[in-house]
Amino acid sequence: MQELLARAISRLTGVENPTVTVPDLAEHGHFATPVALQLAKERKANPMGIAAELSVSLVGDPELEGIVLNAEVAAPGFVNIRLTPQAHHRVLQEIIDRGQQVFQSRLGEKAIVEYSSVNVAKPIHVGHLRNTVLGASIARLLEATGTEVTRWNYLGDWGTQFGKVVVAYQRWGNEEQLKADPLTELVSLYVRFHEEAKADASLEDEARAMFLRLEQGDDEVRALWQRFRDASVDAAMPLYEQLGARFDTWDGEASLEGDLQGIIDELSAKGLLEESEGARVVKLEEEKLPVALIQKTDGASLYLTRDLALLKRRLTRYPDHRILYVVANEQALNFQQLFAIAKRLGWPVERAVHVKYGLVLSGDGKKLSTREGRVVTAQEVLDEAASRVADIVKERGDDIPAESVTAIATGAVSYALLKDQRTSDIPFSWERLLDFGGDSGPYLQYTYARLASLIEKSGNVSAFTLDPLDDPRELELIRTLDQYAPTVSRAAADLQTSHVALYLYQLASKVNGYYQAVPILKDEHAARQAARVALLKSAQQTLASGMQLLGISPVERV
RNA sequence: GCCCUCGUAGCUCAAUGGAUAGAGCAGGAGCCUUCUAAGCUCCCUAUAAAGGUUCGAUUCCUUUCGAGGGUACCA
Repeated sequence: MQELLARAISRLTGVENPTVTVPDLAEHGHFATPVALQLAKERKANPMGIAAELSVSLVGDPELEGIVLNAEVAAPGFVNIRLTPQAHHRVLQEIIDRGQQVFQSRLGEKAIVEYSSVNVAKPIHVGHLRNTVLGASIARLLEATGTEVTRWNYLGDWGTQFGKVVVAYQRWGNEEQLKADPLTELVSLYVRFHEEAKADASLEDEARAMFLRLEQGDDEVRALWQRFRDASVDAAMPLYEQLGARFDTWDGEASLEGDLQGIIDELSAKGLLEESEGARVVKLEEEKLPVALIQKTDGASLYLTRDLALLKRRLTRYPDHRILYVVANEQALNFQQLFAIAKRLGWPVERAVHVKYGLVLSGDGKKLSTREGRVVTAQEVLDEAASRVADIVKERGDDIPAESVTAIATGAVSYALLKDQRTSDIPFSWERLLDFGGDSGPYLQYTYARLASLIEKSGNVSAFTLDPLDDPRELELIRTLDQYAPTVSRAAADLQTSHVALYLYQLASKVNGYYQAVPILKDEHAARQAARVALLKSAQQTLASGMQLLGISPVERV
């Protein structure tokens, strides 16, 4: 409807993409446009006059016959538009017939979405949980709007950290433990390394030397690397399954080993590489960025070196893809440097974008640290959520399948991580993640299940007409359903899951308000009852569709 | 110092440059012999500061203050 009005206003005023808003106040109509205010200046005319003109032509427009009920002018120059019930019925009928049609605005586009990117031999903590949930959802949003997506888990399976784990393993490793519970053992080795390194600084040098051995192809170290990597990936799989995250590629940092010399050579050939303090760097003074370290004094590579190689590989092998890096805000500088160097090398780097998001901080507002040994793991969060959901179900004396408990719990955590604007830091709190009331995942599940139950009880109504729908709440609900497609499009364009979350909450809230106030199955008019059920069926499907975009599996009963 | 985020109600967050800044939690008052009370209805409280651009600024620009992160051999 909004789109239709925008086109008409554009045709009538000559403004290209006229602003059409959904006003907060009911007395401001169903839709409003401030175009008259915008036009007043360039036409040097009174905005009220322009608004009056527009309102007359909207009401009299033959193409809007039967659609626009009225168009009122409001100071200082708004035009407030109300649509007829028939226009609403038409929109709902369309949604019923064809389902929610999200604009394929990005049809034919392709994108790589790099997300999750867990580190081998490190715990998957709540920060990774945010990344994974966010990346998976962004990938779905893009697909929903027509983009072909390649999901890429860029494993952190290389670097000095690996040297640390190997050193720790050789000194204090427990073979039994490693076999029984590989990840836990690897993580405790990593933590122990940092504890011991506080007293003995030479351990850090030893770790760097160990990584260099790995990079130079030492067989023994290589075998350990493979073993640790496999164990870490295996350990992550159940989590990915639970979150509905999947990947087309698992190529990690190690896979770039063979490309690194080429990058060094290319930088050299372009005269960008300089010696500094025994290391090799690229100076980025023009870009006003700090010096970028490309190769360490001992010749080993760095994260940035490998990122350059990765970018080059992607630009070459995926010549028509956008490249989205779903990576935390703390790495902003790294990406600025990466893109700056790539630009200097003449690579088509405008296809790449750092989709940054805020950190999950510890309860006291500081960064979570694996090194300090105390982080909350992703699985702990999900397990705790499941146990809390199970408690609530039990308290109510209910009994629902275990899969439903898991779905509600996982959905609660996902929603909590996706409803905020992604750039904000979020302090970790159980309260936030295990929020089961109000603006939450379980609220959506509850609403969905309520509708499912109601629709099931209504039996199958085959023939119906939407004409009886005339309650303002019903018409408002229809307009909300109509907003689904543009909301998803906007979310995909902005790479913001929060738009979808906010929409779903509002939809659910309106559904619940309607449900409470208006009898459905108890409606004495059979025809109106059928129309109401049809409306709610549509709401249920829309809810389900949006929930799935956020990685929440709707359950029929809560 | 410089760079990246951010600063809105007691707390956690919303608001494609639009009208009277919305929610949730917490607090207070109601609603289950009626379609799922994880629900519904009502009440209470806010844009860090100062300039600028604009018909209109929470949003854009500048400065100040405050928080978190980053700032060459971690990722």
